[in-house]
Amino acid sequence: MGIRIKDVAKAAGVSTATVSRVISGKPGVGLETTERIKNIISEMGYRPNVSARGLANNQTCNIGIVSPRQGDTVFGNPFFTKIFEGVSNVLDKNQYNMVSSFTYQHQQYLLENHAVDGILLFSVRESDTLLSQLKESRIPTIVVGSYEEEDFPNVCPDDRGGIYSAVKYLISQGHTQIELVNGPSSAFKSRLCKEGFEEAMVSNLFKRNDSTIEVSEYDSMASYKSFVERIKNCPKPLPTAIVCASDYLAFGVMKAAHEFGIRIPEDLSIIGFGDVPFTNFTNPTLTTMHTNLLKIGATSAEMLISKINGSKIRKLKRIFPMELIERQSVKNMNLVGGTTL
Amino acid sequence: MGIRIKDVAKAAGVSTATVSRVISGKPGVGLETTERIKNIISEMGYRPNVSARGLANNQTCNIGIVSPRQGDTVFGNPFFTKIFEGVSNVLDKNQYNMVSSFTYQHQQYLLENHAVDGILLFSVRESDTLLSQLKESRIPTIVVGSYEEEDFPNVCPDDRGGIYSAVKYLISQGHTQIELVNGPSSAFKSRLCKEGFEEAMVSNLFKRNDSTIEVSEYDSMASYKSFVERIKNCPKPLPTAIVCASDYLAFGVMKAAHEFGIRIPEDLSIIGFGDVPFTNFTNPTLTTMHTNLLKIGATSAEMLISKINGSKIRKLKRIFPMELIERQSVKNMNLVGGTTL
DNA sequence: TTGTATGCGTTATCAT
DNA sequence: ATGATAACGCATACAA
Repeated sequence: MGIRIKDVAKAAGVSTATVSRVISGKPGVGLETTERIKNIISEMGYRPNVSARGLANNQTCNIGIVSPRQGDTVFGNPFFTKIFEGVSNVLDKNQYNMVSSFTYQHQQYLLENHAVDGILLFSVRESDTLLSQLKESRIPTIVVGSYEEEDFPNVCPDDRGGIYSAVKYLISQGHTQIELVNGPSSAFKSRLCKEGFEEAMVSNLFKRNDSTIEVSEYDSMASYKSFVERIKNCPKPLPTAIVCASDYLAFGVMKAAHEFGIRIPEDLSIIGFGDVPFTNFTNPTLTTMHTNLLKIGATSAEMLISKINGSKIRKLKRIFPMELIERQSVKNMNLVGGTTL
Repeated sequence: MGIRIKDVAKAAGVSTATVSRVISGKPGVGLETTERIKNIISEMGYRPNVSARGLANNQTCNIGIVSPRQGDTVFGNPFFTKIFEGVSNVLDKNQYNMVSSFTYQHQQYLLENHAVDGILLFSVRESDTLLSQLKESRIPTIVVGSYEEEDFPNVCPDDRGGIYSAVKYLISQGHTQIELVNGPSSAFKSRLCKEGFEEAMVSNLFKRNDSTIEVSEYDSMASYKSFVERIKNCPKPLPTAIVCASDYLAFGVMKAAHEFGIRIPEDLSIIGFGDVPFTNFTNPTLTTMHTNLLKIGATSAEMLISKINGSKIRKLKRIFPMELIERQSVKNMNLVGGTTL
């Protein structure tokens, strides 16, 4: 094959041990020797063999990016992929590979073969068997995205606070009839969103009603179908505003509204969640809640690397705030009739 | 650590060589012995060590999914992620990891360290230095997506034919003023799209004009800006229909049109390219060209595995057809005034 | 059909 | 500060 550490050692007139020390930046090598070896390494174009190093160190240099949800829900979703970008930035610096794993089959492979030094776990739900398997295994793991248990370190956007802010904003715009379009309650995220919604409603002394639509998945088409039912079958009149637990849910609602001639925002205001790029390209553009996904990704990766290196993690939970991005899908009810109240 | 091959051998009363043969499915082991060893393996929960195996075999079990384009353009794009899903399906079966690589830094690492057994190369352009580096290296590589060279096997959608069909369709709907909104000419895909466009136009004996807008990237916002300029500055009147080289470009055009009060499809017909999920959620929904991305992904992965295993690849180029998905963004000009021509 | 022995490239322990 | 050498876990050439 290529050049081995032995070749470098011979060329430098030293032992492989010394070369190894230089490569790993371990102490105990003279300054001059170090310099000489470094030069020879770059001259010869020597590169360490990942497998051999892994065998000796019992490590793989692979980080698993795993989600028990099927591909599309996660992989094609800018919300996640933006996080991945942040992850990639710090993993690259630390010479780790990002190994994507989105199928049950591959996840079992990962677990059984210790093919990975650590795992970033996305969009996990209580019922996922992977969760308990991971707990049994000793693989360092960080959960990314809303999570309610204490067993793994967790970094996530402030879903509860985000929805709370969204509702507050709608109220400030004069809305009193507000409904939540939420994801499945099996998801931690949905539960936090619901909490945020109810807190905001209660704190404003509105008559508390169960005005939540639970969509079976965080998927635009599922949301569309649910909202069509809402329009057609429900005896209750439509509210003046809808908060959605994700932009994707909002897209479905907008499509349904459009088909029934319900104008946005004139007849119905909508606010999304996540600030996915498409929110700029709907008609009207979608007002939504934004958070720093790049930073969430970077932080997750940093925490994982710390954990792999055996450092104690000081903050087991890192929550990133969400902020409002005003666009066109919310009407200010205070301005009705041209008068400002 | 865990259980090694030696432990299995001891428990089975055989040598490690025999166990190894069983694991790798190599011939030369008695049927009964094979059975016994297999049982012991699953009883003890033995799993081979990936690094050790890699060291002995000079392989990594990693496949690189690499794109020289920045994260968002590829990773957050359902067009690619759907392909990845297809890739993942066959890689999983063959016990390979999918290693994502979207930064220059990491790609250099991959090349230098042979951290990967093969590469699936996405959205590459002639000018990418990675291309020449890959040619020098002996890493098996398949290019996925339109490509015009012969140096690597290639699997791609039929961009040229797809655009051709799109234009044909517009013509069948009575359009004669048609323009192409294309990606940057530095991309192979853009060149093929342009060819398909011109072939279709010429073959219909329209007066040939250079009615192509070249957008700097396959990005909705860039497309939006370009089309706003087109509307504002260009002396030429708008055509009756626009073909876009990607759905994303189409979204930008739609946004621009909407802002200027240009109705789709009444005033302007638009056809996209790729059939990304969001095409169902624009208003109006986007007529577009579809192809089997799952299959493109699976085929790419299969070809790569063949190449890694040293098999000769019979067809160096696999082109997948595209088909029309009719939705709401194209007007039938033959039906103007309620009369069918 | 099965076993023995050696190599794969690196790191780490223990000398010196 | 540096070197010799034994792991690390598996595959395989060769021997039996």
